[in-house]
Amino acid sequence: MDTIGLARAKWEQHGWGGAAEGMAAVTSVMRAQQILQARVEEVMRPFDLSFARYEVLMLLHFSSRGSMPVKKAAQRLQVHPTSITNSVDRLETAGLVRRVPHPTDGRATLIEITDLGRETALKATEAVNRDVFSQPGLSGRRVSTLVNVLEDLRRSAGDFG
Amino acid sequence: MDTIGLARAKWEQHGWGGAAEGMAAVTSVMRAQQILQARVEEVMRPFDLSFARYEVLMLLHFSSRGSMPVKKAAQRLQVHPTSITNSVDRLETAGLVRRVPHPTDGRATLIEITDLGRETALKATEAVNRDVFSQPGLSGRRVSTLVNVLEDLRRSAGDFG
DNA sequence: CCACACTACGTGGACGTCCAGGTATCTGTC
DNA sequence: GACAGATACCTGGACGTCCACGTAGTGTGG
Repeated sequence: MDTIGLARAKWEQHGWGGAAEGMAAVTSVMRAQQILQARVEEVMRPFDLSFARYEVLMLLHFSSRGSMPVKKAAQRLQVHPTSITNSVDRLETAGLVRRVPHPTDGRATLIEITDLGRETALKATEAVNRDVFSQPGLSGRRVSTLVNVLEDLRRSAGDFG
Repeated sequence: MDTIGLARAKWEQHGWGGAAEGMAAVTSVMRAQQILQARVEEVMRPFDLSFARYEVLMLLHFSSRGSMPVKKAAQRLQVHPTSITNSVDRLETAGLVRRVPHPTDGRATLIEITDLGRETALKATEAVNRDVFSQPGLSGRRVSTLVNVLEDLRRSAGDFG
C-alpha cells in the first residue's frame, strides 16, 4: 500500500541499495509537497487565490513600502521572474495589486498592494493558519525536526547565501 | 538571507506564533521539492525525459507484464489520470511506450513499455542514482530521519490505506 | 433482455513553472 | 557625449498538474 516503500524494495532488489534511501527521501519530499500544496490550495480557493499568488501578496504586505520590483519579488520567493509576472497579471485583474512605474529606474515596474489586497491577504492568512499551518499533520517535535533537516538541504542549495 | 526564517519572524511578530513553525515546515517542503525537482530534471534532460515521464517508465518496467492500464498507473503514482495521459502521449511519441487495447475490457487502454523504453529507463536510473539519490545533500542519518517524518505526514493523508 | 448507473479514457482549458527571445532603459568606459 | 554591455520586464511557448465534460464500453436490477 505504501508506494514509496515498494519502490525502495525494488531498488534494493536491483542492486541499487546505495541509492535506495536517497530515492525514498526525494520521492517522499515530492509526495509531501503534493499533499501540502493540495491542502493550502483548498483553503485559498474561497478567496480566489492560489498559494503562489498568496505568497506574492504577503511579500508585498510585509514590505516596508507595500511595493517591490518584479525582480526583487522573484529573488525573495525564489522563482523565475516570469512566474511573478504571471501572478501579478492575475492579482492585478482581481484588484489586489497594481503596477506602478518605478520612480527612478525606467526599466523597473513596482508591484504595489492595494487596500483590498491587504484585506484579502489577512483573511487568507487567518484561514491557512487555522486549517493548515497550526495542524500540519505532524507532532510539534516532528515539525521542528522536519524544518531542521530541510535547512541542511536548503543550505546545500545555497539558500543561506 | 534565509527567506523562510524571515517569514517565521514576521509570523511571530504578528501574533501568529502558534502557526509559525507549521508555516516554516510547509514552506520548507515546498522549497525542498523545488530544489530536488530541479536536480532530477537536469539529470533527465540528456535522456529527453522529465521526472514525471521517468516515473511512468519505471512503474511499467517493474510491473510483471510490462504493461498497465492508465487508471492503475495514476493510482500508483498518485496523480490525476489525465497527467498519465499527458505523459504517455509524449512517451509514445518518443517510442518508449505504446498503447495497446485491453484484451478483456474495451474501455481500458494498456500502456506497454518498449525495449527502447526499458533501455532508456535503466540508463536514466543509473544517472539519477549516481548524481542525485546517492548524494541528496544530507548525511545518511538525516536522510532516514526525513523519510520517517514524512511517513507520518503521508500517513495522515491516507497514503497507507 | 434492456434501460440506467458506473467506469476508463481522452479533450479542452486553467494555472504555475521555466526558458528563449525581444524591447526599453541604465551604466560604465572611452 | 556616444556606444557597448548589463539589466528589468514582457511575450510566446513547452511542460506538468488538475478539473469539467464528453464518449464509449461494462454491468446490473427489474
